[in-house]
Amino acid sequence: MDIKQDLARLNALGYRVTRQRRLVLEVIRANPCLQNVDDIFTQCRGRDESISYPTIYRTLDMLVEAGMARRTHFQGKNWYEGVMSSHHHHFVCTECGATVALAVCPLDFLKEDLRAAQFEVHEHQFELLGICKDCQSNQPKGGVLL
Amino acid sequence: MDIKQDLARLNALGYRVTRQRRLVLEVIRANPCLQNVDDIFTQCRGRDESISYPTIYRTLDMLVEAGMARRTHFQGKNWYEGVMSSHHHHFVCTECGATVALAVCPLDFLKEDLRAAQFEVHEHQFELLGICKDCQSNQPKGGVLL
DNA sequence: TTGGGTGCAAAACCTTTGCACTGAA
DNA sequence: TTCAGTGCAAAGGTTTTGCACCCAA
Repeated sequence: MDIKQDLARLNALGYRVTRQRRLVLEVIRANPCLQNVDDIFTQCRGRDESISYPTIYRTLDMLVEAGMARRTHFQGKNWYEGVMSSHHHHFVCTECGATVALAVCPLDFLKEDLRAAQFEVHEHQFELLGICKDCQSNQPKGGVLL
Repeated sequence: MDIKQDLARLNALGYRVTRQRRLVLEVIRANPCLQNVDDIFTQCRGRDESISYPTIYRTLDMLVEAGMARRTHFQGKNWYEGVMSSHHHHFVCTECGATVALAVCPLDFLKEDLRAAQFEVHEHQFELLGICKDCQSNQPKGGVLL
């Protein structure tokens, strides 16, 4: 669960451990929420003036490949989160951007049906979009839930 | 459930009924599967040489607004389907593009939790991506399931 | 040393917008 | 007649690619 462990695992998988890769990994692990590429880029840029968008994209692809990040797609953008906990999905507030992890994965309810139908599921995405409790009361908050 | 009924309803909602709108409606209703904008455009273009992408996009937006189409987003694209049956989600084969409707919506399993957490859900997306039975046996098929 | 990784610039892709013209009501 | 709707062209936003240079192993 430590960053150093992940870096060692990257190395073991044949990836080189670079300053940029460590940085992206740190950024997505520092936040329990889904973050889009812009957010990740901005945070990385704040700590490394020279890091570029292509590197962010390539690094995130690699982290997904290596099983250290998860990707989902909504609102026309890719969103990423570090793999720090067990698999889960999110409720995303379209007002303040807060994300809250959901307790269950719908796939759990469908496993039998899929096996029966002989589907081979490689990916699934499930996101809920709406307004969180705080934004409903028209008191926009700055912080992040969860 | 008839196209003419939908056109009349569009009219009643204050939308003008144009050749292009009828065409888009016919195309998404002619296919029970999710279709991306490219597919819809190509089919429309085959029957109306002058129809344009902006019109397709604007019409699909309008149909979603009017409750006659549903939109979902995956693989970096918008996907649409006509509203001909009750709400449902899909399994999409990444090999042949076939889509199969799923019997249940995960939201049904979460209603209580969401109410308890006071989430106000406006949208949700749930798609399964993988390989369908036919493609698993390495015999690519041209047709469309469901 | 060396080839995998990076930054830059540009392209690719999907979607939206501005504007003058058209046609449904 | 009139203004919502259309087509065209162009722009916008996100993601990918090509290539020369750099640096982790």
